[in-house]
Amino acid sequence: MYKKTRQKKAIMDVLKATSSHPTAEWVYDQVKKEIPNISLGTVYRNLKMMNDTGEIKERYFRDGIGRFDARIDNHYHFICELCGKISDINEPGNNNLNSVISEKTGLYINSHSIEFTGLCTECMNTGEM
Amino acid sequence: MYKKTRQKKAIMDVLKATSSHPTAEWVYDQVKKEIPNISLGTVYRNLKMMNDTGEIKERYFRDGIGRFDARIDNHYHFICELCGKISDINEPGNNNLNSVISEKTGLYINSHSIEFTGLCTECMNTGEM
DNA sequence: CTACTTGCAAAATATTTGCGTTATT
DNA sequence: AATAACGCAAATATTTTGCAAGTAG
Repeated sequence: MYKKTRQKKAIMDVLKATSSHPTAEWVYDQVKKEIPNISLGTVYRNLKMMNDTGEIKERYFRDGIGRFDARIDNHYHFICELCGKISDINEPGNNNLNSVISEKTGLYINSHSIEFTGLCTECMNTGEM
Repeated sequence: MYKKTRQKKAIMDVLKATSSHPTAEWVYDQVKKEIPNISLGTVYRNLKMMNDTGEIKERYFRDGIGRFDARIDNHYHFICELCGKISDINEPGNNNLNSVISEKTGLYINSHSIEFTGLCTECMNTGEM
């Protein structure tokens, strides 16, 4: 049986309060504001544990650093190629795609994820072109 | 100006001969068969360089390890959740998706990539369920 | 009390880099 | 001959883990 701890709760709270897909290091910095003596190892340990239980989801984007997401429902992502910001796309996924590709390839497919790339609104307005 | 070397050619040849999306370590092991004293640093340096020039493409999948692909055209991927094998999906991409999501979100989108997850043919036939 | 979790520090992985030497142009 | 690239080893960066002490159930 696994136990509820102040550390785990604080980590979950930080994660739930953001949609920025943060790294373990970032979560660590935030949680330190509430529990100054928490260790980075504890943050990693809890994030991994929560990922294993399915409470959160670890994802890797183009920099290869583990990023953690409190949103565990299937959803698509957008990555700005200028500033690197990762955002959620709040549009329903196309489940039909699984069967279409499954039929064409013969593979058994049960999910898919999509990463869109381009320029976010801020970078589009800032950078003149 | 940058130079052609035996090492770079050997690395490219290894990469072109596979569609397994190998890690730097795997490429290193293969290239060693031809150039036994090549160093891992050289392999990393060349892979990074070739990625920067666009000759190859580095991608990250669910394990967060850099994987290299000689196929640089846009294509979708499939990952078997049992054996972890990564394969290319040889079906044309849906470019329409970019405009659809762009319109709905207001983001400037110029590409997307899709990762399908499920069971590959081998794992489906092997594992009884 | 029991045993899961913590903090700390060391270890393990993956990748990058400085430097003196080698090889391509 | 000039200089990009190499091999080697050390340095970084990210993540995992062993262990003694702390804390939740």
